[in-house]
Order: sequence, then C-alpha cells, then structure tokens
Amino acid sequence: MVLKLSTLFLRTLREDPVEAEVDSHKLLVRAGYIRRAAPGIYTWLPLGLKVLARVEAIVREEMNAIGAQEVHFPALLPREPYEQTGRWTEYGEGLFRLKDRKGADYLLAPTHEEMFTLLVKDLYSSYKDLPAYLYQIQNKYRDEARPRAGLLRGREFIMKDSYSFNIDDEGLDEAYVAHRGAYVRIFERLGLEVVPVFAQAGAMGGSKSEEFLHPTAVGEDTFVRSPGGYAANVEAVTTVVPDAIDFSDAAAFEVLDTPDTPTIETLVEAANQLRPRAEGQWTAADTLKNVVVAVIDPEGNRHVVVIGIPGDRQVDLKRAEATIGLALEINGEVAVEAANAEDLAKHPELIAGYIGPGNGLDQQVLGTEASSGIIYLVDPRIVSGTSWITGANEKGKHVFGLVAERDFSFDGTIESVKVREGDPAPDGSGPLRTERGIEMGHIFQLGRKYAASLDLKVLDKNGKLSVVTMGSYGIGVTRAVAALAEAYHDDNGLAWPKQVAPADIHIVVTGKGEELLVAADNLAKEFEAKGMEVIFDDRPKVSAGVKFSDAELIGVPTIVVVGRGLADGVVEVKDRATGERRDVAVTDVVEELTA
RNA sequence: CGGGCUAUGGCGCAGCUUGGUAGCGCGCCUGACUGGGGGUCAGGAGGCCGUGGGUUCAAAUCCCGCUAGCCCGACCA
Repeated sequence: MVLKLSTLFLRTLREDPVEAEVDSHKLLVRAGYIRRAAPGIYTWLPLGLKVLARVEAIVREEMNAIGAQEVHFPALLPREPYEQTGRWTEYGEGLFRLKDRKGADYLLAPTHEEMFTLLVKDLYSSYKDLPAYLYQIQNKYRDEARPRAGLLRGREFIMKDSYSFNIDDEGLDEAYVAHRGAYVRIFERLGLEVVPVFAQAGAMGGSKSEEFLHPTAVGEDTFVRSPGGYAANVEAVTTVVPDAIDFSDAAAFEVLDTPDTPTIETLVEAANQLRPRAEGQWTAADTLKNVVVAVIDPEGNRHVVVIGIPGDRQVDLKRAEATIGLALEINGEVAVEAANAEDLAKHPELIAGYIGPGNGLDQQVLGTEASSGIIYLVDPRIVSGTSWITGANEKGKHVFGLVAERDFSFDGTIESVKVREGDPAPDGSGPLRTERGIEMGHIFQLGRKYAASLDLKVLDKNGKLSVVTMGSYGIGVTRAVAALAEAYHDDNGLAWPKQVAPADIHIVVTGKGEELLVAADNLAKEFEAKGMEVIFDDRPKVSAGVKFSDAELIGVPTIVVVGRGLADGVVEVKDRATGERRDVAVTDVVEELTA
C-alpha cells in the first residue's frame, strides 16, 4: 500500500503539545499518530492505527501459536456478573458506570474475568472440553484518578487479555508456562526489552504471578534486580534472614535514662554518650524501632499492630499490606496506614518515642500473649540472639542489650521494610539495584476465585462436579505502542523498529522536475508490488527541509530520497535509526531493499 | 483526595501589575520568488479572551463564585 502524504490525513506539529511531559507522548502527537480526545482518552489517526495493527498482529500470532482462540466481548456490560464477584463495589471509583433508559446499571469493562468465566460456563460442562485458552484484544476502561504520560496510563486503553481454564493445578501450570513463553516471544519480536519480575499475588489467592516490566526512566513501577539475574517487584522481595546468634554469654540488658530521645537520631546520639563502645559508634542499625500501624480489614475495622524493624530502616506500607493479612488471619484485601491519634489513644501503654517489646520475657508488653495484647510482628532480620537498643515503654527511658528470644518474643515476622539499594538478593545473586519500569504484561494463576463465585463447574472423570481453575494473562497493547515510541526515538523524532513501523519505506521527492516525481512514483509502485508498505511524500511546493524533517519525525526505518542524484541514476537511502546514508542506483534500489 | 499552575484564533504564547475596544510566532488561503535541511516577500481568512455574577462611563485586564485542563503526590487487578 502507498500512502501519499499529499492526501494522507496527517498534520505534523512543529511544537510540542503543552500537555505532554514524556517524549513518547510528545512525539506521537507531533508526528500525527494520536490526538487527545479527553483526559487519558486518545483518537488514533491513520499512522497510529498502522502501528497499532502491527503490534496487534504480533500478539495474535503468538497467542494463536499456543492454541489460544480469539473472541470479542462487548466493552459495555451489565452489572450482574460484576455483582456476583463483588467487583461492582470493590472496584470503587475506578469503574465507569452508566445506566440505560430503564435505569438498569451498566459498566464499561475494566477487565473481563467475569465474562470469560461465564462464557465457558455457558458452553462447556465436561473436563473433556478442557483445557481452553481464550483471548481478546479489546478496549478497557478505568477511571484513573490521574491519567498521565499519554498512552502510558490512559482511561481507555487496549489490552490483550487471555484466560486459561483447566480442570486441575497441573493443567494450570502448563497453561501458565505456555503463556509465559508466548509473552517472552511477543516482547522479543516487538523489540521491547522486558524483565519478568516476581509479583506479589496478594490476597487474590493466586499462587504464581509475574509482571513483565520494561525498564525505563518514565516507568511508574519500581522493581529491583541483581547482577545474577534476580528481578522482583519491591512488594515481592524477601529478606535474606541472618543466622541466629548464640546468646549464652551475652550481657544482661539494662534500662537507662535517655531523656528527650523520641527519635532514632537523638537516641543514637544519647547511646554514644551514655555507653560508648569499643567496636565503633552505635548507629541506627543497632536500634529496634517499633512502628504502630493500623490494618483495615475488608469490613472496615481497624486493627492496631506494632511492627519492629531495625532503626535504620523504614516501613513500606505497600509491602506490609501484601502479607499482613495472612499474619492477622484476615481474608481479603486489607489496607495498612500509619496509626492515627485515635488508635494510639486506645492503647495508653504505647508511649510515642519509647515503645519497646518490654523489659524481659516476664514483663513483655507487646504481643498477643503480653500485657497489651497488641499484635507484635518483626522484620525477619530480628533473629534469635540479636541484641537491640529499644524503648522501655516509659517516657525518657530506653533499654540496652535487649536480646531477641531471650528477653522478648514476637507473634511473627513480616516483610514490611522498604527495600534498599544494596540489599542482598534472596537467591544469593548479588546486591539489589532499584530501577523504574512500565508494566507491559502480567500473568498470574487466578486459581478458583472467579470460577467459584460464578459457579463454573464441569464434570470430572468420576462424574463429579469440579470447580475449574483459571489463569489470567494481560498485555497492554496501546501501552506497548507508547513504550516502543519511548524506547525508539531521538531528538528528531520517532525511529520505529521495522516490525512495528507504520510503513517499510518512506520516499521523499525533492526538486521540482516532473521526471523526479515520475521516478519516485514508479519506485513507490515497485515497492508496493513487492508487498511493502510505502509512505510517499509527493507534496508539491513543500521544501526539502520540511520533507526531511517530517520523514524523521514520522520515523519509518528506511528513507529513500529521489532528488538531485537522479540525473546520475542514483537515489539516496537513509537509515532512520543510524543516520547512515548512501547512494544506490535507481535500478537496484527496490531489489536491494526488499532482499 | 491533598498541593501547585493554567485557561486569549487550529497549535504555542504575549497582553493583565497601572482598565480605554486584542497582538506575536507557527499553521491555513492567494500570488511571486526559491528549490537538498522547517526559505523570502506581498496580500488575506480566522477570536462572545473557559463560564456565571459584581465593580466601572468602560473589563481579556480589578473582585467573588463555578467549571475544565495540566503537573507533583496519594491511589492504580
């Protein structure tokens, strides 16, 4: 196909759109690929649609290759299925809701688990029908509190979502592996570097979950990786637990007056004055900080919990949120926030700045079995035999040399500490580094949550009804277009990898002779006959400079210039990405570029 | 939801402090020149200055309310 710029629906902009912050957004708008229709909602123009179609084609091919079958659901859905799984309310403000003329509730689908589950339930009823892998490429709607960065986080976006249905866990594992393989191939073919990271499946119940993150400075997710290849979402990092220390000849603890030391900083200073030690100054890492948090269960009840962590560390509420539900034996999603004044007022035994587990096992304050009855969880680094400076539960007093398991106990450990650059990877593969990334895909084993709540059961070998187990797998297709634009551009514009470019060849004709136009037009037709997509800049009365700039902005991988060289029988071939240019005989150029 | 900023032709902006009937660049139209890096000249079209109210002889400009958008943060299967 030949797209003539004289008639193509396109207007390139010389200036960056004022609302755009990130390069991909600026360039996609400037080069005429997309237009903003509303916050986080974009119109696709002809060039943008070409790229989108090519990305989708790659996704389809790889999904079909693992035996997945494409279907297409409506984006406009009735309330009932989402009511059954509880998501009509759980989704909260993020859901676009609307009513029909009769006043019945509808929604614009934020994701389609319910509909896929019901579709399989509708048509299948035997284990012999399984496994089934179904997918669609479709619009999703989420009323994001703050859409940003153009296509990277929109309110309407295109997602490839697929779901696997199996009778047993082994089948689910196979489905997961198959999808994982397809994802690796999809991103490789797109030319998008991705790092599969372990993700926290959370209270959703799914056992296995990985996110495919594309490392980039404009990414919204933070993840960590090690030189040895470990990669994980910060929520999912596990701490390397030190060995227990023998405390048989450790000195007894002592309670000291430490007036006006409500912070770790002031405490460390006081410690170095009161009890200077030979092996170097006390540091924050020698103190045990006890942070009071409130855990809010799905019913909205607040549970006060104290978390003990090394004083040089900070609590990461999101990390705590991921697992604290298990520790408290609460089912469902919980929220964790810093305790407020009201929470503290209910527990007068908690003296701000001087909270500690208690002075001795027989005088333990924190813990379900102790005097306060408050659940006490600690960081996994607080192992048996470690010795701490910590609060003595009395204003102006701290206890020194309090030894874990000898002088205090706790109800359990929790991963709640902010992961730091340089922390060791859990698999021993070296120090962790934090990086930013964009989530390009997410695969996870859903298990039986949706199948159970929507009653998707099939007869098994023994003729008994059995709940189907599911996997859910998503790729952000429009986000992939943005990520590609972000990864492949320079100061002059976009520079697409050839498999996703809106065209294969961009022909520019410069000069005003009729013979130039004829020659260029013939070349365009020859390329087209070879099955190539061609953009042909045939605009009359447009200066060469404008045409070159537009070609670079649009970013087709190969630019062919038909101009002054034609008299000598040559055209210029430019590589958009490298900037390399060379003359090629007109008679050879089609052959050479289609080889 | 908290904080900051903005709203003036299609786009990017100035004008507002000190009220007097709207201007610049890009883009668009016509013509001439130019013709390998966003070229030059001449002529043109296009604006209830976000919205509602107030002050005033007079409001883009001053005052009050509202709305929308952008950025940072919170949030984001």
